[in-house]
Amino acid sequence: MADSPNPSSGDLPAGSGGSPEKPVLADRRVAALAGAGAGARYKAMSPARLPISREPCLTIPAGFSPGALLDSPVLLNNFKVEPSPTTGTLSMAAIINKSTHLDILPSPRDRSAGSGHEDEDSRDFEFKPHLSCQPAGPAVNDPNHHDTSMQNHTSSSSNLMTENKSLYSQESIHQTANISSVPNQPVAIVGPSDNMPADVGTSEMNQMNSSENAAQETQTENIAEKSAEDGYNWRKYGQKHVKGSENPRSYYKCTHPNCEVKKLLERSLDGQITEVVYKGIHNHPKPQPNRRLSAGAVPSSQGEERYDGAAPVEDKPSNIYPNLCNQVHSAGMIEPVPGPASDDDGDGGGGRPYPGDDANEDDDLDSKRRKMESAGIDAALMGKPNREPRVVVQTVSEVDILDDGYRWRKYGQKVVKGNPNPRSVLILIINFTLLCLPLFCLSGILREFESLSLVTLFRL
DNA sequence: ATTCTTTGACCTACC
DNA sequence: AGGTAGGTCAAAGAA
Ligand SMILES: [Zn+2]
Repeated sequence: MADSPNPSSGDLPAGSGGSPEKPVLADRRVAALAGAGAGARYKAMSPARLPISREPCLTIPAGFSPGALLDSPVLLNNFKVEPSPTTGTLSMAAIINKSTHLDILPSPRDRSAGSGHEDEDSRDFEFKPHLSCQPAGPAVNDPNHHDTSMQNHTSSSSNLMTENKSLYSQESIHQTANISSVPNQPVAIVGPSDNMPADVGTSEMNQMNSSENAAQETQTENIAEKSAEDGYNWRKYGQKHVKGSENPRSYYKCTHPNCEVKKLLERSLDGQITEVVYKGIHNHPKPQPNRRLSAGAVPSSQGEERYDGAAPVEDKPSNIYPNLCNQVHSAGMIEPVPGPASDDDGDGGGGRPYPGDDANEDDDLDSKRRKMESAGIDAALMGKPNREPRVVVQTVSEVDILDDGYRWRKYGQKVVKGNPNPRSVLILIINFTLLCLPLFCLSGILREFESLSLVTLFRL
């Protein structure tokens, strides 16, 4: 309303600006219709197969490179967190929840997702902690720090991320965006934004936190450029002025044949990347360096991209992102769709290599985003003069990964002796559908989830 | 010729 | 219902 000063593209009534540049445009409308309307199509199909919220987004603040996350062995995904104590432990969890309610739907994925409310949206999540890029820093996350005791909560949600409580516990449920940290820092995401199966090591995340800006400082503008280069090839398919921001947003799509991953890039007038949002997960490995053509970045640089000093992490399947330096925001989840990701290779390493592929992924990103904005997140972030670039990666949530057709809710967390993982954090998840059952029954249905190792145990 | 970018119009969701 | 915003399409142009 009334604002949008200059739409870089799009919607303005043709009459006004009078830029007859492209007179032709006969009705695309027609074409679109004929084609089944592309635009809408994307969203239209996604919804819902799973009751679970799809759209997890991780927002990684500038400086943070997605690549690290991508490669990391651990699962970080789900950010949809509900305000639960357990999760709450994780400070982050709280952050976002604009929509924190997990819908409790008893529904095995088979079921059509007909129930309307399921879509709700995503619980967006944001980490505000400043993540540092250093790979091996003193992990802040001490198992001990976290509450390891079992906590019961009725409304806790399940997010692995939760462990990162180390992040800022202060963050309250409201996502007050805080981009603290380094001003003007160009995005550091150099890494592959390959949103892999979503696993991000919590440990890494924590580390990042701890080290904080250390790495950030070293980053230079080049980084910004690199952030755009994440190892994948992208095709720009649109650009638009976004309301709360001066910066135009560019839309990119992964050029890989069956890959539906999209990337939104916002750059400030001076060329710095202010925000990067990845939607979806690549269902293919990163293209060879020499073949890559980066998208947000300058075409000329083809193939040169090196993922920044971030260390040699890159192509390892185990690492999800090269480094995390700034903030990370996560938002709902994407679809689990195990499907046949039929795609080529797919070797990603462990279990679910490259999800996605079905194009279901994003559907409600919009709404989510809007909500976020309305919530003031973006506004806050953007409003700041020195806003750090953020990177958002929508990944598959843990739920998705563990998707067994049921929805699970975390209701407790504790340290287990003997647990191979240093962190020893167990997340117990119980199927919603079982809630109605007598306790004695429930006890048998616990699902234990070791967040670090992604090991899941079913006690049936 | 091929590939990528630009950009106004279109579409859908949301308010 | 109408308006707005965000996302997408696809013709046209550029490289
Ligand atoms: Zn891809």
